[in-house]
Amino acid sequence: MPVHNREIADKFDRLADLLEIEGANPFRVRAYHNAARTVRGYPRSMADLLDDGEDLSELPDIGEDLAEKIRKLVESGELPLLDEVEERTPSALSELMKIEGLGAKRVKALHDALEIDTIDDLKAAAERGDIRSVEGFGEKSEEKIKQRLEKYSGDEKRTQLIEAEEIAKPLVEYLKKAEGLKDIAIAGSYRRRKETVGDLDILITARQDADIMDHFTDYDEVEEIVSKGKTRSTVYLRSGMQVDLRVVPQVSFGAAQHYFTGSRDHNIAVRKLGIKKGYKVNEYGVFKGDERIAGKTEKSVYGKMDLPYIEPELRENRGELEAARDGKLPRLVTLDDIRGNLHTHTRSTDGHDSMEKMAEAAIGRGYEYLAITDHSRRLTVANGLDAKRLRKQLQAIDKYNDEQDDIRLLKSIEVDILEDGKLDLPDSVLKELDFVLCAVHHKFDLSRKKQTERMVRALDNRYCHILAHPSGRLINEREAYEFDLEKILQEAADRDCAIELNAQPDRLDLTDESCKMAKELGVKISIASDAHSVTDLDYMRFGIDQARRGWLEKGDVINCLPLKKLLKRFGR
DNA sequence: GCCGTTTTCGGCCCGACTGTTTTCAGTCG
Repeated sequence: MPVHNREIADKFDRLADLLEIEGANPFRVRAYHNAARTVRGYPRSMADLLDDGEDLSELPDIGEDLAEKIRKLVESGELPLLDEVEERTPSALSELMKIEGLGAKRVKALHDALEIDTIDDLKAAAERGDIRSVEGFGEKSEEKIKQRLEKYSGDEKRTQLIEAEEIAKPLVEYLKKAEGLKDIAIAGSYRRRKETVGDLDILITARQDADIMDHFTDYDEVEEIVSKGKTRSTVYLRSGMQVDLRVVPQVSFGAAQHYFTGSRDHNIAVRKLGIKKGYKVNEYGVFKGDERIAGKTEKSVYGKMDLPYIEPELRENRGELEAARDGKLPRLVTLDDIRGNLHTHTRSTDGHDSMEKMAEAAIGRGYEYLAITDHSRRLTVANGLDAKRLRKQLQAIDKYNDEQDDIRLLKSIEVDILEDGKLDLPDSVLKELDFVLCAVHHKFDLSRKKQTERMVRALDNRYCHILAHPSGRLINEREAYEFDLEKILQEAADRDCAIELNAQPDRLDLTDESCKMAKELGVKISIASDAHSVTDLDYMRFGIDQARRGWLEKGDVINCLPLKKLLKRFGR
């Protein structure tokens, strides 16, 4: 069983926490956290990189020492330094640091004074009222800790973007009613359109005398006020979402937008650029000495760095600053570029609406074409189609196409990839279709090698035009199955088979980084809603968000092609 | 522990809020 990047990252994070509790050099602590971030977010596994003979010390924030530690972790699963530290300092102390308000210093104080090592120890001490007696703590701290422990579950999940929207929109509408408000914007990962959102960052400019903060904390969804100041307040909503509100002067709005949109890594990189030019960059602007030389707009901030405006979706420090400097920023795909949808279901299998209803809805969205891709027979739970029922559907599609000119329905199927890599319907049936969408829906637990071979075999079928939701992951619910994504992308590129970016908000499969990898390998992408109802067609916009985060341009996306060119691509 | 179109040593992003203090450390983003 290969060691996952996540496991390596978790170990580094835990080591960093324990070292911090021990009072180690804070920069050394940060180095381990930084390395953890690099490893956790890296699109390829460390094990793969080592297999390919890559030099891990080339990765950002990984030097000679950590490259060696990773190598050892991959080979033996061991991190001797962590074992050594855990001999001295109880491992569970790092978990205590997850309780809001408890950092390394205070965790150490509790450990030293009350021998608190675990969450349960902390609970008991809080119940007994012992915590207030520890130096640096008081009644309020003890009360806060009690409250936090009640909510603490151990695995804090990030909120899917679509759910975050449902929380953010009414809140913003409410805030807009505040007396004296001028500008309002949501920043953070929400604005970067990341697939999940940790908390909401809302930015406001207002008249000096406005009581924005009171208005904010009066919102009836507010469950708890964490902090409340003149320029910054933090609350928890009943949904569990944390919201940070910041009020900045209008001359700083752009700088603040930039600062609070992040990402953290992007900001640090921009600030370093600023330092090189002799500037200081913070949320109030770009400063030369005491003089503010930019900051009213984000464009002005980038301008002082001699850079063009960079779209929020790109701000992850994944090469966007270098691309901007070299004039090579991508012209990101937009919702308006989309000409049709290549993955939808109807009532014939597990969809909720009829083919005609789906077609009408697609016309309403201005699409030129819509593919009907119901499931194949293997997927019995979805009442998958056999050859006979599929042919009946094909006749209905032909009839529909004959009777109107508003849209072209494409004949297709989401055919199951069987365990041995064969497709669930014979070629003699598949050849009657405009194109074929292939997908894995069962046997997720094959070995990495077998799963990869299975998928390559599917790609070998001359009728496999698009590989749907390639990883099978469900956000917060199911990990991707084990397979070699890079190999699949490479094989797809060789066969000119497209890969789907499934736009369902809980799939978003490919990930942003995988999109970027696909693009670099020359694979074309189909952004598809996988709609099971008329309203699901609107998931397309989440696919666009993800595609933009993956640097995709119109030319990378096959459903930006007009119908004729698309059909030519499919050999029709 | 990482990193370098000024550096292989000496830096490492920086400001707001809270609680427990008597002027600030700790925490967070």
